[in-house]
Amino acid sequence: MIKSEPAEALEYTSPATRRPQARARETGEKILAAALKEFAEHGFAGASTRAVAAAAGVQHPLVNYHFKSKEGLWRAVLEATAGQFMDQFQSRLAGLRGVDDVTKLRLVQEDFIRFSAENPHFHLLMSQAGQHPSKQLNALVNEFVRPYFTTISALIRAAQRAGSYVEGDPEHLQYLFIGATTRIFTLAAEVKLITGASPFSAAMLDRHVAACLGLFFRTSTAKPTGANSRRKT
Amino acid sequence: MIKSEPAEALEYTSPATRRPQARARETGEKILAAALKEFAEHGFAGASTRAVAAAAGVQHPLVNYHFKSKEGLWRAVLEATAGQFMDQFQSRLAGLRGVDDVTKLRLVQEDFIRFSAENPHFHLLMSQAGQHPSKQLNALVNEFVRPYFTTISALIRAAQRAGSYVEGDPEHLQYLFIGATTRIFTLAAEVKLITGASPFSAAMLDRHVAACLGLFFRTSTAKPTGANSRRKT
DNA sequence: GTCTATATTATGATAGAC
DNA sequence: GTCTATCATAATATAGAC
Repeated sequence: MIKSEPAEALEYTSPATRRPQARARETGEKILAAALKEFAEHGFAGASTRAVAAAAGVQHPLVNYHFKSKEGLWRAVLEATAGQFMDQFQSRLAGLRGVDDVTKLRLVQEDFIRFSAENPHFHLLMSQAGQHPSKQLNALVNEFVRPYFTTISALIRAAQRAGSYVEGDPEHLQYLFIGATTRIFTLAAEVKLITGASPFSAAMLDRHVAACLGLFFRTSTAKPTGANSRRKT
Repeated sequence: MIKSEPAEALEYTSPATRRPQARARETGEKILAAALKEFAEHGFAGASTRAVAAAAGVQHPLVNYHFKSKEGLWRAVLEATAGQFMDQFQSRLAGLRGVDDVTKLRLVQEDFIRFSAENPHFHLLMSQAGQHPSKQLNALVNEFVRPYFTTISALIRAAQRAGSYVEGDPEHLQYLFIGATTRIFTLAAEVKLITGASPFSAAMLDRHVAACLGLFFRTSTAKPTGANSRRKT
């Protein structure tokens, strides 16, 4: 994250104008990272731009200078978070080119769970955004959620034809999946009290992945429709 | 809700002191109902006591008079919401005395889903409370969550012995169940955009109940351990 | 781009009349 | 118990020097 010695120093094209730009980009990123944390922990209303600035180690007017307003900061955080998820999703998909759909779906769903565990902010932010209608929600849905859902729905349909996935409307099933997989992370404090263990521990996470995938993937009842009902294990 | 003509008028024991008490209780309830809505929609920090008072149709100092502080109001809302759920749960359980455990579990879980649909505030509040450690969370867990989880866990274990329920740790499975069943309600705005249909419509709700129960209940693979592997259908 | 200083508003909470 | 009036604080946002 810290890039204090940029290569521009060698180039010698007016470091007086070049270096500050890098510094500015850096403070923008520091603010964004701090905002991600603050928004996820305290919600949009509960987070103050002053607290964000303090956490980022900068003066508070800088957040409005870089992001126009608190709302602008919120939008930037949402875009960055959703974008980060979509980036890893797309590159993962690209890497799985040629793999059969059932396996692809299984791996992508597992990635989703592990991403959720590593980025607990992710679903807290998405939850806040998805509760009530808003302009930002429309943008978020059109830019990220709908493309993601479309891709996964196609995979689910393929897996259903192969008899390897629970029956039902794919989009509906995705909400069941998302809910089932993320609840222990968004209720982390309660989970800790009830079960005594952190939902983020490695052991718990492996069990969680197995349990979630086990709920939705069925070991091929070999439906009469599909041609290749390949089964794992 | 509106009880403007109480029977005390006949009794004639100083209506000057009796009637005001009823009115006070009524405003307390109006404030509580408004607070439930405001807290669920905007979160603890996002809801203002002034907005609560305005929604309740009373002056703002009255909320602090009746609930001591904003925190006190929050606690009262949590207690009322969790208490309402537990009341219907306990009375339902009492009504099912003598019914076999698998059926009992199935009915109680269905009730949970329908309660969640009818009280969308419920999980939004619980989500907020369960995110971070706090004194209120401890109280909530000890008073409501733990008793509920203990009862359900026992039923799940019985259903598992009968081969009618997915394998796994009962408490862990409950979080999967809660997440799977409630996500479409807490993400109502996003669901509406993605699927085009409200998750609260009667048709959607019935499909949802069937899908959720179908995920967790298995049609008795007749495990060798248990004695009576009774199967439904 | 970054700082100090400040305008403006909203909020939680209370005092005091009725 | 309910109202009006007000205090104290914290927050968003901006102006202006450097």
